[in-house]
Amino acid sequence: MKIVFMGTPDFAVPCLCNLAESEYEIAAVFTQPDKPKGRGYKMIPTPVKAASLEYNIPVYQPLSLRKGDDASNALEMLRETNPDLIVVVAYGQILPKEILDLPKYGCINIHASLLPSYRGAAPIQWSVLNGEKVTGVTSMLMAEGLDTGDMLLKRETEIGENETVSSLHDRLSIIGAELLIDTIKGIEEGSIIPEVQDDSLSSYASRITKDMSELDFSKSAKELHNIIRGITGFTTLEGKRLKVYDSRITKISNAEMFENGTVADTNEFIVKCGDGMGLKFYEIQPEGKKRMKTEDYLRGKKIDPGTILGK
RNA sequence: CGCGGGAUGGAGCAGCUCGGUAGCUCGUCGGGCUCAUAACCCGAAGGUCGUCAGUUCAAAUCUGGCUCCCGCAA
Repeated sequence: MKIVFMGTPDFAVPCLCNLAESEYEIAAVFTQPDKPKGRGYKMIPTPVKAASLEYNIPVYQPLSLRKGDDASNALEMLRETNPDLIVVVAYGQILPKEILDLPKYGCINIHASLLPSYRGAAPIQWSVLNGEKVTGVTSMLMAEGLDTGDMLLKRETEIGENETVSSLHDRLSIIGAELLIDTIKGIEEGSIIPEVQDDSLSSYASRITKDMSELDFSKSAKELHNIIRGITGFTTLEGKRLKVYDSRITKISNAEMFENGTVADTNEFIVKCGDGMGLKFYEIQPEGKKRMKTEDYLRGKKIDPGTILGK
C-alpha cells in the first residue's frame, strides 16, 4: 500500500510516525508552507515537516491545492506517484475533487471528535469549552464537504473534569494514530462498513479567536473554568497580562462582599465569579515570565487585597 | 532588523534610579516542642548575581556585545 500523508500541526505527528514505522510506504508528505512566525518572524518548519525529515520522507509544501501553479504541480506530482491512499490529518487545506478521486482507496481523514459532532477546525478546544464529558476520534472517507464524509471507525475517550486541552490533545493524537492504522488495515481487508453521517445531529467547531479567551468574571465559575481548560484564559493583573492555564472551582465565603473579578483570597489566588463561586488559579503565566504554578508565583509576589482582575 | 518584559542559592521574588556588608517568602538538612503535624521555636548548608568585555579604588547595580526565556503582534 503506497500512501501520501498530508498534515501540519503537532496533532498529526503521531499519525505520521505510526505510519512511518508500519508496513506501509509513505511516498510523500504534504504540509503547509513555512511561514514567518513568532518573535522576529523567524521561519519555523511545521511539526509534520520536521518529523518527515527525520524519516527522510520527501516533503511538499504547496501554497494551495486548489489554484495556481502550485496546485497544478501538486496534482501532477500526485498522479505520477499514484498513491493507493491519501491520509489527511489536520492539514489545513481543502482538497479539490480531482485529488479526492485520485487514489484507489480514496482519501481518509482523522478527525478529533465523535462525528458528526464538532466538525471543523477546533474540535478539541470546543469539546472542552462546552464541558463535554466524552469525546473521541473518528476516521472517515473524505467528501467534498467539510468533515462530512462517511465514517469508518471511532474511538471514545473521557474528558476529566479538570482536564486541560493539552493533555486531551495529546491523548487524542495518540488514539488517532492507532485508529489510523486500524482503519487502513480495515480498508485493505474490506472489513469496514462506512456509515453515513446524520447531518441533523451535526455541529460545527469554528476557529478559536483571541477575544474568546479573555476572562469575563461576570460569567459563572464553570464557564470560566472551561475557557481556561479549553483555550487558556487571560486577564490583566496590575495592568499586565496574565495567562491562566489551569484552575479549580471552589466555594468562597462572603462572596457578596466582592465585586466580580476580585481576588477574594490573596493567599491562594481565588477569584470571585459571576455566580458567586470562586475560581482558584492553579497554573498561570505573568507577562514576560515563565509559566508557573500559582503556588510558586505567590512566593515572590504578594497580591494586594481587593485587587480586581481585568482592569 | 515588528514592539516589549526578563535572567540574583533548589522554587518564586526584592535590591539596580542615588555603585561600596547577598535580602524576602518558601524548600532542603540538623535540633527542639508536641499524642501528633504540612503548625510552632532554634540552628545550618547552599549564590563567580546568564555570559564576555569596558569604566572605576570598588560593579548584582553604570556602558557595549553575546546567549537563553517569555508577553504582544503576525
